[in-house]
Amino acid sequence: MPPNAQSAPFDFIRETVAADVAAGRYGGKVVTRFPPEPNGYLHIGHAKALGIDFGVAADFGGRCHLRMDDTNPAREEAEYVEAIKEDVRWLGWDWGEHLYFASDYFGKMIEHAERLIEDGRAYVDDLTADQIREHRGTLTAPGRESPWRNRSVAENRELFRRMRAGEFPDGSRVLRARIDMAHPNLNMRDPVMYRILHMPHHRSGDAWCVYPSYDWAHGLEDSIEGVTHSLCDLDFENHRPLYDWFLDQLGVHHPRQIEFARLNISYTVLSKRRLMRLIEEGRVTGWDDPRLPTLRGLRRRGYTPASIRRFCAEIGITKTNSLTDVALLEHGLREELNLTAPRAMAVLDPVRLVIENYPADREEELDAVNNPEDPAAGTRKVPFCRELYIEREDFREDPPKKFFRLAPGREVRLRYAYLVTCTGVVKDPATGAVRELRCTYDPATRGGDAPDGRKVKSTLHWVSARHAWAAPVRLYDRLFTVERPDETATDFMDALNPASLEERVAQAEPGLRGAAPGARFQFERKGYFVADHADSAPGAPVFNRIVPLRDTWARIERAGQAD
RNA sequence: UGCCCGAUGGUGUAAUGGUAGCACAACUGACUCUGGAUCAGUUUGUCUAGGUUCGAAUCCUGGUCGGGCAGCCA
Repeated sequence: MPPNAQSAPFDFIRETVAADVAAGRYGGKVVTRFPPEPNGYLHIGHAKALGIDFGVAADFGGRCHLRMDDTNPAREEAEYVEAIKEDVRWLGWDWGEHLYFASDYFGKMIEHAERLIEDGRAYVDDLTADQIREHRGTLTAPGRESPWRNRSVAENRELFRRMRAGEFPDGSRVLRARIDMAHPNLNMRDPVMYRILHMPHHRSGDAWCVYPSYDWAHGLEDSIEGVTHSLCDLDFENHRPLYDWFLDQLGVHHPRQIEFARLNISYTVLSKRRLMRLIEEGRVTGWDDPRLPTLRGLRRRGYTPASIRRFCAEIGITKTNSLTDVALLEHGLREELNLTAPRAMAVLDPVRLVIENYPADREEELDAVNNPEDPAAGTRKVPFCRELYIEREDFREDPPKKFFRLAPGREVRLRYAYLVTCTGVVKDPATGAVRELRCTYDPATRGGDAPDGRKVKSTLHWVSARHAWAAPVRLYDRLFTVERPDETATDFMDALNPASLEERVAQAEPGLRGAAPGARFQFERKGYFVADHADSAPGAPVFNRIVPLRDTWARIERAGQAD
């Protein structure tokens, strides 16, 4: 059952599937598949497809297969197979027993191809790749038939046998379907079914030297597995007539192909080619760089599987090319983490604050709430002493109008601690930079409340200088500075955000030292962070900023309303 | 000058001949020991011209605009 069956309307795919089920087509069964080519890592665009493939199957009580579409040994590697399985599992999808490989069907595909040859619907062509292209015609002009198009069945049968036997070099001949060289859809102009490739395959080894092309293979893969609904992206819309033609010729089980628009997200790129370039040119550290929209990147960044699945459900399914605002992804993540992430205090850009009337040798522990959204999360103790760190940006010597934070003579609250009043600023005589802030505290305000009921306009986070530890943090920002890097006039690499990664050493509260890899926190007033699972060591976590908190002050300042 | 597909606020979508709704974003205000969260509210939309109809985002026709297609990639 759809989780939101009452409120949410069916998308056009579910409507079609529902109609097929109601009509008893395919015996009322629903079988889908997710068919990645194992030649790269999955990204959030695949997460959308995964959500559709597995989601539709689940909604109709059917099943979804995970199928490696490994028909091209030149591009694929076993390494990716495991990575893909891991990423799909991480997202929370379960293919059960149904893990398949297109390469396992090579034998059956050959048998089907031989039938087409016998029926006069396929022929061996001796033309070169260039000649085939030339014969194909253009978008507006019909193609020309190959001189080899009318070979006898016997000759085709024999030539194809010899192709498979390895008697011909790569590229010397292909097997083509015999359809219509004048067809208005170029995909129907005698498409290539098999090419010769003397190359070992990651699974079938040296068993084959001819490999099937996508159009020939894909429908058969679906058919063999009993898939009922073959869901794919818009790129394959023009291929559907061919998908249907092959299956009709063979008279085998014939799934229905339905296309939907692929995902695009602002401020990033999702094409395998472009992701590859970012990695190869060293602009990011690898497939799991936290700035990348790869599933591995998002995982390392700290995104939760639930937030990604939620996002994929929220964006809907249509045939319209669109660009989804990355803010929607971030919003879902914040919504989840606000409820679940324990709070902690860490100062990202520390400046020393000395409380002049607090005894130098005194220390105390104050109670801090772990998660105001979740009482069950309890409280913790945070140490306090005469010398603290606060954020440099939380002090202004000459505060603009709407700046509520610390300034000379102004009183603010230190979260869960005391009200303090700024009494002085110590500056570097040479540069004028603020070196240290001097304050006094009101002992009667322990815990943060004033007995006389007086209010302060601001509450700051802080850490005890004596107890804090130096925590490496990475502040990630969007990888590109423009919404559509793909459409950069010159090269998308020119739109890279030079500040997509800022590494800092924060001063963090002691408890954070024990953060387990993968543990997520809200650093109060700053954002959500995760202990990096690759670079953290026991007792020495490294934090990645997942997403900053909504920052109203920054917006006011940016709008120039501060003065 | 071929074939296929698409067009609803800034963005993503819903409405399946009957009040154009939701989410994000933006903006107001309230509240707040996170300028977070929460709460209340505001702004912004059916590409166009005809037609059918009591009634059209929806159906029909023409146009406009946008996307895709000429791998022995998938």
